[in-house]
Amino acid sequence: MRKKAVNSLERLQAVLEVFTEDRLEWTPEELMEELGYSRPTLYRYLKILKESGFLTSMPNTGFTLGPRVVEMDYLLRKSDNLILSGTPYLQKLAGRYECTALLVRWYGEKILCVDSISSSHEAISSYPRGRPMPLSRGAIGRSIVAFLPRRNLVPLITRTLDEWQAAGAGDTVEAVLDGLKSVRKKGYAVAYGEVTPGVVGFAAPIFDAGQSPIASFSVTIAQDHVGGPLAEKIGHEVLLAAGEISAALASHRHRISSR
Amino acid sequence: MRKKAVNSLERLQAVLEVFTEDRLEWTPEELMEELGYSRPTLYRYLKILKESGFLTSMPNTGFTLGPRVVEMDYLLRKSDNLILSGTPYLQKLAGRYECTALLVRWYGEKILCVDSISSSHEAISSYPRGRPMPLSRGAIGRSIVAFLPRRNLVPLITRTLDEWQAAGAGDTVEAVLDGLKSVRKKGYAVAYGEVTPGVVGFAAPIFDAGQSPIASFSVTIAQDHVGGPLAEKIGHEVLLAAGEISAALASHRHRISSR
DNA sequence: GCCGATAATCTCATATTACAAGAAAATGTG
DNA sequence: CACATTTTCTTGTAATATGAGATTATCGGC
Repeated sequence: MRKKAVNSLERLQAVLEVFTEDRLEWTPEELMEELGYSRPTLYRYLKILKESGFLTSMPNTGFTLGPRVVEMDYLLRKSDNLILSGTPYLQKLAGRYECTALLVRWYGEKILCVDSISSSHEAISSYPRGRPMPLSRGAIGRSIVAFLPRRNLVPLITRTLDEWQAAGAGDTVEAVLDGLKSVRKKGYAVAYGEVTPGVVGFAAPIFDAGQSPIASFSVTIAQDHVGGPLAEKIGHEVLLAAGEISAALASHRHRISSR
Repeated sequence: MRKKAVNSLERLQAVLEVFTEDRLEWTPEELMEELGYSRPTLYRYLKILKESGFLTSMPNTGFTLGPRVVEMDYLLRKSDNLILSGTPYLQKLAGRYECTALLVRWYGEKILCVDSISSSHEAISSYPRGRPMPLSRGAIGRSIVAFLPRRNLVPLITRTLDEWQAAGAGDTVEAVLDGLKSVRKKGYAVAYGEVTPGVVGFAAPIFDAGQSPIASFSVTIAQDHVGGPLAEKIGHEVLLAAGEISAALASHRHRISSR
């Protein structure tokens, strides 16, 4: 049984939060056990969530996430300025190289791909849209973390040190911070075969109006496609694209605040 | 200001429900006005929704839907048996004809595309994934409605009669019901240029274990591609696919109930 | 089509917690 | 650095969410 939620909004979220990749389907009985709600309470929640489409169930079946999620995802794709501003650059890079280009958001202590375009054949990405990944894995996370202000960065690394150690980014907080210096210097991060063997990742940070990193623009490409000076060229293009997306986000901000 | 929600779960939904295609971005001030909550209450809600990722905001920007939506959509695609069972048939039909094949769920009084595959070039569908459509538009809605038991069907048509009238499906409830007879007879619905001019839609119902229609399998194809007997052939294939998907759903039910 | 079993909902008294108003803090701006 | 705006924190009060048990609906078997 999990941490008790203190208000009903958190209780609602608690219900939705048990639907994870490890457990996509739940029966009422199982939910009662897991969440610790009484029978009438749980059914009240399920009824509301089902009526609003967040959950569905079929006869003799457990509950799963429902169509409201699909609808909200459609609305998000139409409203998220990161996606709206970034998609043209995904197309551009995917058109120029045989690669997968991604837009990845910083989200809690994780990162999350919110859009990607692939021009590669064997493009069964290990990082599909919507699947959270740890910050410490690969170029994408580093490209964001490296540009956090020190007062946020140090606590974050300290909190998640074991993760960074496991990823081979250094054994102490200082060592991890040291490894991020070169990223800050170049403006983008590179990773050779860190997430997927034989695949190189390039990633540059996208900033919000207040200059804090909120996302990353990334290109992943087969290692044998990027011999010699091409690596630097791609890195530079990724950096440029990320910069232009940041600028686009800032300009949207002005459209809003001046209305 | 909208109808007052009676409990806090409904109030949560009320906040999310104002994010529609017509209005994808809201400021706190606007939300207070629209929802009628006091300032502290609204901010409490926004804080919770933001922390959990349902909403995002950037400095000097209104709120929009957030990354949690993307994550949940990923989980849904992995858990929805309709999608899991139906996707192979989408691929099959899209491979055989130059068309768009869709899986559409019945959802409230609307229908909602939850998956589609297109093999057509000019495939800028007017019916993308996640965008709700009225039940009365086109073959898809009819293919579902036609197979509802009469005790559910009549109230539904009565409730939404104006919609059916606007769609030209008949002026009275009886006339609409009459129009659905042929669908029931053939097992699938056909629409010539109803949603998009020059495009024919074929749609057959998908049933849950209790034999009530819950979704539709559909193929849309350019009108000049389906001369002569081909129309009937496609209709039959759509019907067949829908039947097999229904069977797949039923078999999943048994896997669950016997564990 | 009826019956037994399981699943979902209802009633009601109690206590928790959500609420608004005003004040305080934090944040961003010139 | 000080001002203006936005966001969060207090507090007493009123509302409503909760659980136990009873009741009703639904499903599967015969």
